Amino acid sequence: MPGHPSRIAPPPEAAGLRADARHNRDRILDAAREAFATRGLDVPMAAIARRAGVGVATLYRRFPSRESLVTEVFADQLDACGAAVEEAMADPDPWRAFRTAIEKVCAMQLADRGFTAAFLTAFPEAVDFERLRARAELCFAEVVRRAKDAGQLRADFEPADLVLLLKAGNAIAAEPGEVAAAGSRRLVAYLLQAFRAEHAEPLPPAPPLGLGHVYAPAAR
Amino acid sequence: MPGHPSRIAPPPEAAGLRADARHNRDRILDAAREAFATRGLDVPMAAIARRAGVGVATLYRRFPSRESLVTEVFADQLDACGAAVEEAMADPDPWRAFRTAIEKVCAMQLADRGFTAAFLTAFPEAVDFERLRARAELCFAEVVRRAKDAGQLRADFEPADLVLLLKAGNAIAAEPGEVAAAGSRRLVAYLLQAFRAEHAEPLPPAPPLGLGHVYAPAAR
DNA sequence: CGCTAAGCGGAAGGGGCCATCCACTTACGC
DNA sequence: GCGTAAGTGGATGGCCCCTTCCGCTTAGCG
Repeated sequence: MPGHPSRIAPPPEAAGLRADARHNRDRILDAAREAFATRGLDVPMAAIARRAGVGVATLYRRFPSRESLVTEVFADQLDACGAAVEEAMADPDPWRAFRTAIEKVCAMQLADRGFTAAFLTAFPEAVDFERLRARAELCFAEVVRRAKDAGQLRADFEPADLVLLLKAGNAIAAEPGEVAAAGSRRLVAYLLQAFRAEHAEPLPPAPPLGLGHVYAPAAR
Repeated sequence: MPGHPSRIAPPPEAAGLRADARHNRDRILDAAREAFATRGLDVPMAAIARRAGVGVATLYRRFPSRESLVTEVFADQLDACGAAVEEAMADPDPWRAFRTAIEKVCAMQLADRGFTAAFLTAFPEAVDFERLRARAELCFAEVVRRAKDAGQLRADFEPADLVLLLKAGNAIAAEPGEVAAAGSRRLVAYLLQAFRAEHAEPLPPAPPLGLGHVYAPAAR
């Protein structure tokens, strides 16, 4: 598992742009980031453009589809997410590594309403996305293996359960105000207890979900 | 706790209608029920009308607002939900009563995509709704009390946790196909284990949510 | 400094849904 | 039967969003 090479060059597609265009591109990205975080993934494109102080056309020229915008916006965050999981892996205590990995990711989803949606949504053409997600998935699988080997994580835990947790957490995180934070933390606390090996009682089978296989209805 | 008096007369507002009008009203209700179940609470009104084989105007005349339609459609289901909880209460084993109450409600939400949304959404003017929900809430509180007294449900369980579970479960139930069923069951199984008294480790505080206080952004 | 291609923004076309209005039809009391 | 009020459906206008097009502006090279 390498350090954090993840994102090679910042934005390879912003290279040949004229100076003013590149500037606008950045403003759009900032505006989109903020809009997605507070209002979710389906804010009107026009709202993003207005917030960025550009015309709609500029937005569309730079990012022909909403997905391409989402992809670019969340590349960083996805990267940070992977980094968080890798960082958690450094913890010598396998259970604590597992726990903090989950808690960090959930904290991120709490801070940014669009994040999990983006994370969980399959963007067929977003190659980079896939790669980053695959990396996060690999790291997480490693954390899981260690926690299981140490006898602290129940043996019947499956990666799909993480997706379950993320999707559930996302729903709670979408709640207004206070509820989101308190609810998310509490849900995670409950589930972490349920994941502990000591308490393991038989479970129904896991759904056919993988971080990689996830298909969530793509943000229209 | 009374038997099941709940809904007194079937539809008091369908009384003075002409025969054909009443017939159409029923068709609308059927169509809406099916539409809400499969496509969620925000299907176009026109789709419901078409499915019912009536014009939009008829739909709007009978149910001036979307909410009034939702209210009428889910009154039965909400009633069935209350009945399920009451039935679960009859179980002499407090924990099994608690467990089956939750499982039944979750099964209902799995079967009908609009159900939980309706259940969790505050319809300010839907008095009857409130009354039914209050009844369910009372029964559930009783089940919780018994399970806690028996030392099987953790003492720090709060009613808000049920809402949490419902909202989380709802998100999973909205998944396409196979995932919904398997995921919902598994999530519920995990949470039920976390709710058991034996495993209780400290929890973060519960969010300010009550079945009664719930405010979910009303179906626009 | 001037030319040109790159970049720009607003307007406009298109689609979906909501909610209302109105000219026609029909149940049903007498 | 028949008159009438209740009932009906489709057409309509309003709103919001997406996406494209087009005439104007401007960066930046030579």
